[in-house]
Amino acid sequence: MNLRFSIHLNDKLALRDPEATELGRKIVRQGLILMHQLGYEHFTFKKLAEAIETKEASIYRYFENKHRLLLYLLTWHWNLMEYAVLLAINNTEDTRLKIKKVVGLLCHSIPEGIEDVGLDKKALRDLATSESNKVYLIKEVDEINKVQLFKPYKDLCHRIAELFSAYAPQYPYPRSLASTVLEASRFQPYFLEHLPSLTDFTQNSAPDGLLHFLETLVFSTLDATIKSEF
Amino acid sequence: MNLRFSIHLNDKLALRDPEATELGRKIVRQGLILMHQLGYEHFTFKKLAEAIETKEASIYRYFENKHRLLLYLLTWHWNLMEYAVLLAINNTEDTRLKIKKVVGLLCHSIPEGIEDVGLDKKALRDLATSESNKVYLIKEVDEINKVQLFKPYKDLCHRIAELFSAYAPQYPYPRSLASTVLEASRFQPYFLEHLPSLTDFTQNSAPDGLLHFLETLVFSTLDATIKSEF
DNA sequence: ACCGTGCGATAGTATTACTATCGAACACAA
DNA sequence: TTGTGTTCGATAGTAATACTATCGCACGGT
Repeated sequence: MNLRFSIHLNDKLALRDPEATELGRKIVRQGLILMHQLGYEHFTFKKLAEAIETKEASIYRYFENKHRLLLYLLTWHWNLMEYAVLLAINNTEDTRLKIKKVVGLLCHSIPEGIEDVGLDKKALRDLATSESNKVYLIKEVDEINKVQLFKPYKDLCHRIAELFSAYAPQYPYPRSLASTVLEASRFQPYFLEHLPSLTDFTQNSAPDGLLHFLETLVFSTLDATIKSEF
Repeated sequence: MNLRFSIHLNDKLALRDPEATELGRKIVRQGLILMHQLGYEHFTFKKLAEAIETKEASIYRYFENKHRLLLYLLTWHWNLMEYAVLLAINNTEDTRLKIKKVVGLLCHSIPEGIEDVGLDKKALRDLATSESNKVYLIKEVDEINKVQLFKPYKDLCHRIAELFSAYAPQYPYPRSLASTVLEASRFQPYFLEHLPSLTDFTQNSAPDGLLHFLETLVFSTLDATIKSEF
């Protein structure tokens, strides 16, 4: 990933580049807000069109359907996260500290000043929390994967897995641990808000509780591997 | 949970008891097969009606909508899992062994002869793998939770969390660990099949690889707590 | 003055997700 | 046997969703 990651979006994401026009930018920015407000299921292009005072058909010129818009928004989120991860670990020597910083990024909101893409970062994170599974838990997953549309998510996962491998080279499941931690960092806050008995946190203790939970999980697992020599 | 758990389904799940009539049983049994085949999004009551040679309106007499049918099916799955968990730990003394057995249950398919409910257990598990998030990752989550419809899932999670607490009383996040392991036991096989680079398994190594991954995760975390006295 | 692009405007279609009503068939009870 | 209730088939209809297609104007650049 390079510094201007914004220009390397997969061209299958959108029918035309939404960042190139005023309407395109409105679709993406307001689409994020509205999809988060209504939830993916209740979100429609018609409602978005009314919100930004345009027509449904105009939105379809940019995105094939709402699933692609969601994927577009999540791609931004994953790219931003990977960028934040790279920034955090580039000026750090100690691998253990790198991992700590990355887990911190997963638990807290994206630090300000990372790169202003004009998207509401909190909304982006919230959207990822509640809707991101819906981009791949569908029958079309293999087709979409074939044209590389999940690459940003995988890249993020691989970056984290690399750190785990660097810290504990003998550990045999770095990628599974990375994807598990990534998923847990979204699920646990969602559970806390809606199904709190599935967690041990309280509204006050989170996100520090979550941070501690994930750090303990990761380091216990990796350290055990180091000690036992597997 | 008692032995005849089948009779204690929440009455808000269905408009009338589908086990009481021939049509109701067909809706549930064929609904499971068809929803798994088509995926939740492409599944409709109209298609199910054609498959079982009845009318759409007749299905609506049993379930408000397809979301409730999914919830009904998953409730069976969770109840079955909890029952299997209870069976597995009741004739075991050692807490560590209990946990091992339960993790085994999460990774492998439900043992035969547990109780024939007439539902295809493999299909039920596959449905849970790919669709179960969709029952709670929606705007209506709080309403549904209010009428206790997620209780079976929570109960299962709590059973597992209790074991963790029994094994490592000082560990502060037994429920979060349980929900994380529960989710991971579904996500990892799904990733293996569709987005394999998010895992470290191969089609051959799974599900033993998954079992080892989760066991290591759980015991490393709990054992670390015991040693460090937190 | 010409040309392409973006977009508004309108229209139309198939499918989805329901809701309502009616009447035949049957089951059981008086 | 007659009444009563329940199930289910059959039909109809509605509002919303998820698109697709076409036309023509306004604009910015060449």
